[in-house]
Amino acid sequence: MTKRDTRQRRLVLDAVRLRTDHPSADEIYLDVREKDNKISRGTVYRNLNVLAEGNEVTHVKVPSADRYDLRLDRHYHLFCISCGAVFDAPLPYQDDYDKRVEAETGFRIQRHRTIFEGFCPGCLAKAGRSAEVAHTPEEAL
Amino acid sequence: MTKRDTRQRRLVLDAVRLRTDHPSADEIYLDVREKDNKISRGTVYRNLNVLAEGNEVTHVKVPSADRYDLRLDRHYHLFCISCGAVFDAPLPYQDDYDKRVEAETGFRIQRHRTIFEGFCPGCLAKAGRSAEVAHTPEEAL
DNA sequence: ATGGGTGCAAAGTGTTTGCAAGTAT
DNA sequence: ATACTTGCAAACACTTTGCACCCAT
Repeated sequence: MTKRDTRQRRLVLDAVRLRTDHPSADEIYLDVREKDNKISRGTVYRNLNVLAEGNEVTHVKVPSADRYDLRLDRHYHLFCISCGAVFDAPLPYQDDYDKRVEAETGFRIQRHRTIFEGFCPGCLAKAGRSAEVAHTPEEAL
Repeated sequence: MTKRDTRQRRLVLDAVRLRTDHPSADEIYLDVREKDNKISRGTVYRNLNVLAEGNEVTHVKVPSADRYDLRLDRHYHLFCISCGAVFDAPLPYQDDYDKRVEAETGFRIQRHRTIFEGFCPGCLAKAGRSAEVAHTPEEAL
């Protein structure tokens, strides 16, 4: 039950580390595929799970498809509900939240995840350009 | 494009309002099915989406299957990573977070979602009972 | 009457898994 | 030698959708 150092696992880890844009499993698959056109989706998905469990990459849970993050410290994320882009949020992780909730609920808390939802600057610009009449980006998009 | 008041939509809304345990779409489907054994899954899923957009129910996004909440005010959730149960968290929604992130990132933030992950009291009890040797509920479960 | 809503079944999407063969330790 | 890993394809779980008919407005 020891974890092995396989060429495929190494390729997946390197691929995650080469990107700062929170890629999905499938995007990682496509990246790795450039270096090894034999590696299978299953292997990439399996390795991403293994690496996330081993805390070598971070699993970011957002709608539609999960993402992977090279950052290992706990932090929050921003999710663009228009284009799906994910960014790191500039707020510190609130450790005390976990303690407070644990004390008040009887849960044994491991962590919390916070996702900010909204429109990224790029999508706001597009919306502004294509619809002067619209009052919200939602209307324009 | 006006929303209609159909028997099916009413049944779905009522079903959500009768539960405080954050049921999944399929659980709502099963509940509604007791009152109307003809209603289809598609209709329930469609109506849950319509009701969530219209802010008549709240969509809670957790791993595996999304849940629905009768509460309409913004609040955080606890998710048991062992049994999948969802509870409301006893912490106030931080409005200022949205403003701060908006100011610092250029995003237009609509809201944020926070999910606490851990083991619920019930699962902790089970784990404690079935494994005195284990040091963490993870080991025991 | 008319355009949203429904039931049904099929199609999606993203991810996991069973199996036989391969390989790190 | 042992047991973790891989590639492949099939299976999965959850959700959405196309279509013809229906019904609230």
